Amino acid sequence: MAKEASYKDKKVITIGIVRELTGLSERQIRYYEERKLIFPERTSGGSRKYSFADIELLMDIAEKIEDGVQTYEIRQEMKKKNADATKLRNKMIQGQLNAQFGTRKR
Amino acid sequence: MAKEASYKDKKVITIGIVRELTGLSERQIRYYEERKLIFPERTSGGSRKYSFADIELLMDIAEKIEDGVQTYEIRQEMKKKNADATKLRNKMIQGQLNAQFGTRKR
DNA sequence: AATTATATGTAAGGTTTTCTAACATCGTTG
DNA sequence: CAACGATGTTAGAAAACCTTACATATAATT
Repeated sequence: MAKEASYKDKKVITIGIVRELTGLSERQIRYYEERKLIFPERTSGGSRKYSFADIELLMDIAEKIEDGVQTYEIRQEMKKKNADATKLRNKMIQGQLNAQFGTRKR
Repeated sequence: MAKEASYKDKKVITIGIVRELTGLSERQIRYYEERKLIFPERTSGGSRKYSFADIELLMDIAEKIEDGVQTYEIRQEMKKKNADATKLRNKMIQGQLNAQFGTRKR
């Protein structure tokens, strides 16, 4: 169910490094979080921690923003993509179950 | 010649996170640097930045230290391993050149 | 057109994180 | 025992990060 936590997904990068890597301002990075596009973890002291995957996502977001897409729309796209992925995953699991037990959809 | 900079080798992790991930104290992490076992990069302000590869290396180091190996010996092992890898790499390059141009060792 | 929302900058003040240097301790090795 | 090795601790300073608030310039909505 949960994907294996690889280097790519481990949240270990602080916001200053993310700024350097993406070229975005800290203001922008925090704002995209406020708009629910990105979800850093926190240290015990409250500092944000990002993954490489987050950084890639941020760069995608920045590109869309430059193209005039609003954060709200980006959020909708992301929701849809997530929903689709979930649906596909469930379909695949269902397929596995069918193969194993020969259950039938009704 | 230079290996492709993957997630694993990018120096993006600050010392506090390294402490959490390795269980080592910051004192230990800095000391191993002083003993030339590890080579973090620095931010413009002077903070250390480590890679996932560094973290793995630190854990190997810690294990050896626990086994009673001294930092000096670990350093020698590392040097040797590096030298061997370089030698092998050169040998492979030489082989490529021979295959291409039919040069002969003399 | 006026109002509201979006996206970003900037400033202030506070907290967390990191830095270096120094001194202390304790075990090992010569 | 003296020197070295490994680590802890402390202190003070600097860097990095936090939230909140206010400002501004477009863009969307009414």
